[in-house]
Amino acid sequence: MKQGEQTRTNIVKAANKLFYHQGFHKTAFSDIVKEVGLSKGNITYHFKSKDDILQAVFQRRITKTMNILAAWDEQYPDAKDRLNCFIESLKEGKSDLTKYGCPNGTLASELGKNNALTRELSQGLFDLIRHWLEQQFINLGFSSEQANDKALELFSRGQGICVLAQVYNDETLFITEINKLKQLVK
Amino acid sequence: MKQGEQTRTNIVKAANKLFYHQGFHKTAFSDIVKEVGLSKGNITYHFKSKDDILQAVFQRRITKTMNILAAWDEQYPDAKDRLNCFIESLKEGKSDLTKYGCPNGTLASELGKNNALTRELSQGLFDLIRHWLEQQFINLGFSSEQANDKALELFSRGQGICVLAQVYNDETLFITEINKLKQLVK
DNA sequence: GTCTATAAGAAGATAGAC
DNA sequence: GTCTATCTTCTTATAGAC
Repeated sequence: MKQGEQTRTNIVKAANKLFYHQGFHKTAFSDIVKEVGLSKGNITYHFKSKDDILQAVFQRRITKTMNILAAWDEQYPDAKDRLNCFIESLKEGKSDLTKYGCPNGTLASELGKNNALTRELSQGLFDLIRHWLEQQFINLGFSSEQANDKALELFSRGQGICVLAQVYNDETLFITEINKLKQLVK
Repeated sequence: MKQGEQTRTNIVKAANKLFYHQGFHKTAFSDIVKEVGLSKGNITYHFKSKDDILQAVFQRRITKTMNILAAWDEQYPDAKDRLNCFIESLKEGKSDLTKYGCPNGTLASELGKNNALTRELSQGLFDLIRHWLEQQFINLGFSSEQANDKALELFSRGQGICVLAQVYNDETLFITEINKLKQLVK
């Protein structure tokens, strides 16, 4: 990776972390500067505005998500295994999901309130997971409509659990509720 | 109501609306000034800081929630009717819940990330509903443990549906998923 | 209680040297 | 590509008149 490219990546990684841990509006440009350890001018060279950084953060999350889902597709031939893998991955992330909520869900909640553009960015990210889940249920023999329904339920319940677990800062609650989701895969 | 008391209430109402529609950090003091239609100095007379207003907003939401739950308790002798009333109230709020998400859930997501104080404020608010739901399931004959479990599931699924419906700005999705919650009450 | 005016700092964005 | 320095606007908080 070229130097400029590496710097760009470092900025996006730092911003991604801060947007997750603090939220978008609470994160100042100067916070990103501090986190990434470069000058403000340098960051401005790579991204002309905070909104530009946000766009790049979304793009990064989309790419990362696509890679994870593709890896699962490759690793597990069986749709049931894939869905269980999805659920297990939530359990593995319990610490951060309980501390900060879901990275995508909390960002969507904050930004989607009155901004059509950022809402669409969130939709793109959510669609990746939503339609991947749907596809797995189709593979399990469900109709398109049923699969859509199941995917929505699994997805939304995961989101709700993250909200509750974050409010109560309670990993036990998180695990208990996530375990219930396995029944949807049976 | 005395004049000062009325002004205080108006400020809290305006802030409550803005925190819901825009989020806390995106809402500036000047936004509240504009919304309430009074001078900045007047608002500062009643609340010395934005955090003070936030505290009052939480207090208002707690009081309002307690009043609603108490009214349902009085209106419906049967626990099943109360729970269905809870679910119906979500459906009636579909427009705002889809546009802006759950008022309490989105505020908790935004503020609970790294602030123990505001997390506790959210917990107090969530506890009201959580324990009210729990009590209804106890009234239906469930054990304390089962009732807690059912209440958590109903509550968290409601939260998750709000997140998804907001992201997709989709009232149909919202209603479809909320209707599923009725099965938990049967 | 309500107002105007202003201070002090932080925010995001820009200019130009190296 | 990276830096320092600056600018403008916004944000919060305060002071003091009425």
